[in-house]
Amino acid sequence: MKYYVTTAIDYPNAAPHIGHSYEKIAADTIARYHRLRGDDTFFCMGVDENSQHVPRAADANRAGVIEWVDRMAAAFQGTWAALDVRPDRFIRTAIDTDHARASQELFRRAQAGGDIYKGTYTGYYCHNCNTFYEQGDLTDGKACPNHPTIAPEYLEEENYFFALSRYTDRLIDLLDANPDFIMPRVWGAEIRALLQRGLRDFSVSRPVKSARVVDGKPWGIPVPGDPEHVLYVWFDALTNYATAAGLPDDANRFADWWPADAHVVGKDITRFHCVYWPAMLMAAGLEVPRQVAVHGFMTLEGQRISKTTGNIIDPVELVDEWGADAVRYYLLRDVAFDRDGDFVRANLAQRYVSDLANDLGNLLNRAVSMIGRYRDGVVPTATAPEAPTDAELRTVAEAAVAGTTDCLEAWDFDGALDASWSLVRRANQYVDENQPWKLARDPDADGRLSVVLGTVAEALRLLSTLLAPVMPTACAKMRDQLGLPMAAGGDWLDLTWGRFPPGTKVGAPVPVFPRKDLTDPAR
RNA sequence: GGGCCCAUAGCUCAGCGGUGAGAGCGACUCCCUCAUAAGGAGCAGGUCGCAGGUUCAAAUCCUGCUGGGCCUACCA
Repeated sequence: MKYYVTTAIDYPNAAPHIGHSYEKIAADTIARYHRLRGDDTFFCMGVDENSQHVPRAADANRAGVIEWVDRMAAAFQGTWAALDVRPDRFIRTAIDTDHARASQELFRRAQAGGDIYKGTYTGYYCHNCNTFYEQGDLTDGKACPNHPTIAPEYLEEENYFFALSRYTDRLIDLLDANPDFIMPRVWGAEIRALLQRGLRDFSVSRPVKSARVVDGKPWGIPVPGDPEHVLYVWFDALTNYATAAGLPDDANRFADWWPADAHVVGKDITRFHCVYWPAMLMAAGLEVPRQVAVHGFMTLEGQRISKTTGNIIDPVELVDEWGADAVRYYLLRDVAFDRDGDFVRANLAQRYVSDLANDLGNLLNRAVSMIGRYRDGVVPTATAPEAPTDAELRTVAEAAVAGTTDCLEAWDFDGALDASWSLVRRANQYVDENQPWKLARDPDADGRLSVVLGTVAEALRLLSTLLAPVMPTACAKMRDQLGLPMAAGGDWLDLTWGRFPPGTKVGAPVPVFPRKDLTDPAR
């Protein structure tokens, strides 16, 4: 099986903040999950550089346009790397020449199919906002919504249009035939309502004369066969998903990887991914993506994240303080995918201490310590019959595997982690119930001690795979201490109880999530 | 204006017609000592937003109200 997943590409107007991070972490987690399942997995991210806003951002920062996009691309990629988000391809829409070819190819195909035509775009342009508005957007029909004293200029532009209106029925059919096309389903209802109101064509180019000139060329991707126009957002941005799959240069690769299995996007761009993009692909005679996964937005300490109010957090700073695994865990555990969530630093600290250090980290630590102390570091293989308490832990483990899997398939990350944690908690209870430290003092309990320690180790083995999509580095450390190789492709399909390799030797017990002294004045 | 979602223990949420309303976290009490001053057990008596209605029976269905959020198309 192949699995191709993408995130939205971000505007490189400013460095990324935690608001951008949730989506990337979620997509990366899904990509890692599919790799563990043994799927041939491809994960694409990128930046959306072609917008005319980007040269303006460069100006505002007194940078050359190319210098600016280079710097921003490095900042984005650096942030994702710090969060252990590892795309296979990072598209830069203004720099990558294969992307320009893909965008033009998609346009040509749609044009050849008769769905591109020249028309006149009319709108009201506010020179202060550098933005077009429609009449209905204007205050009292004449003033700019952001500048009440300014009347935007009425403009007409000759643009290319895409005949979206022809696709209404086919899009409704698409939703009917694929109830999971839009996840979660509440968004499917929104889109359906939109479709039933009927669709309007949209413009897909802008005149070259209004484009910023960079290095002697207009900023943007030229419209094929018409140097007077550059492509406008839809064909120069959404197309990145097809570029990464090989369009148009590598037909074999494209045949293998297209369509995308999932586009992960924020709720603000649902419409573009669930309506515009599938219609564009239909027009070009290409398959539509299998699924669009829509996540909510994040607030920061109860407030909207906004550059202007300054309440932004640099994810790299968080990673420096807590580690990528903890940040990933916190976001996916505390922010439900399908709703808006609130990032609260105190809650991150709480999750770190309670869930990661005390529950999971300490479980590993006490298990590895006891195996080292009582069994010379060799993980015992159970030979004695299974006692009721052993069977109960096994049952919980099997339920945790099933629950974690089901939830990940449904983009329910907090549910997945909750399911895994049911095993963490049960394993800690199991240790207390069986008191291996007492068994170790009882010469007659030697066999029983082996069973208990082997059972705990087995629970940890499963956890080190179950949690690996969310916390790759921590799980690698867990497995190292357990004497196991790093989780590898296909391991997810092998999450069967009782397969701890015989004779495995554990490593030294080192806290994976070191406790932090939160009252340390040095902090 | 039209459409949609949410409001359950201090906090985050599950339950979505039927035994006495649940989980995790926090607080408190107790137990243990293998472990990262970690772990386990007990304990919370919450008008299930408000007001009506349907039903043998409602947090769970219907109506209205209040509060919060979202969609209603070319900034992405």
